[in-house]
Amino acid sequence: MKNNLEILKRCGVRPTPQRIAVVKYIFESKGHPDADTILENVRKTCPTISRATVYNTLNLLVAKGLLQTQILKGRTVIFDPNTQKHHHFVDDATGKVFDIPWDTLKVSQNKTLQGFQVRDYQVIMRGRRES
Amino acid sequence: MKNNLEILKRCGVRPTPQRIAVVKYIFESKGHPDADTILENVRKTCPTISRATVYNTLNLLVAKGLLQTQILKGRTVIFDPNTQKHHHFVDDATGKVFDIPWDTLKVSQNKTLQGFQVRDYQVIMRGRRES
DNA sequence: AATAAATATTGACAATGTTAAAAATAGGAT
DNA sequence: ATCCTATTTTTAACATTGTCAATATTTATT
Repeated sequence: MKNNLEILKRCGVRPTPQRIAVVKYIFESKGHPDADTILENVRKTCPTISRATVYNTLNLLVAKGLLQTQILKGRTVIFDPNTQKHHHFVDDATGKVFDIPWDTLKVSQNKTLQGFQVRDYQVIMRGRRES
Repeated sequence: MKNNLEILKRCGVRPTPQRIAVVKYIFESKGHPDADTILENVRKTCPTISRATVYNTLNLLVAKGLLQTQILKGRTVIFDPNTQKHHHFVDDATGKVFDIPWDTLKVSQNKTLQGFQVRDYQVIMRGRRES
């Protein structure tokens, strides 16, 4: 496990206790938490942290490229510490999000997409998670 | 252009003026409007319609399978009158959403997806719309 | 017309996120 | 160490998007 403090320093963000706590939770939970889940959990170790600070920190981390955002369940933003290319699977029953490795799927073009310059893409799958 | 009134009758929904106005806007605009855009535009011909009625109608149409919802730009739900399988392209600059015909792309599996029973999937592309 | 059922409206509420202003904190110069 | 400044955090208000319950209205049935 890499030092969370280092992560912040390396991208030129002052490593305040609040920020360290947020980073620690996100990078150690390895899930796809939304802002409220992050707030709740970070408050266990840093009880005074405010809603606004959590949002500020998350948006900062996104701007620095340490997190990606996704909207996959309902209308709430989730924060994804996996910044490598990957696809997603959303469980119908629970809404839980799973990362699908990039090389699991291959997307090929049958017909040319005239007039569209694709910068990025992903496959979003939905269904039942078994077992 | 199919009769909007018929659309409602055929799926057993009483065709009130409000519902007709909503259906008319969505199926004739052929875009991917969000609820507020729909509300604004429907009010041009049906000025008394309320926010709640628009939402009620939209949710009803979704339940009847006449519309699909997508969340592709920001956190707002858009309503898509195209209920056939298709992919989406989102323009980075404008946020405008384009339908991509299903057979334009082919998604194949390199590795088996153990433990995931896929009910549905789509490719979401982002980039620049040219010309 | 009288009644019952379905629908529309209003206004309050909830969830998620942003913002501005004040308070707290840290870093640097002296 | 102390003061000054810039950054960060907090608080509280606000914005957006959507839902809900109560009331009013319209429609259908008799």
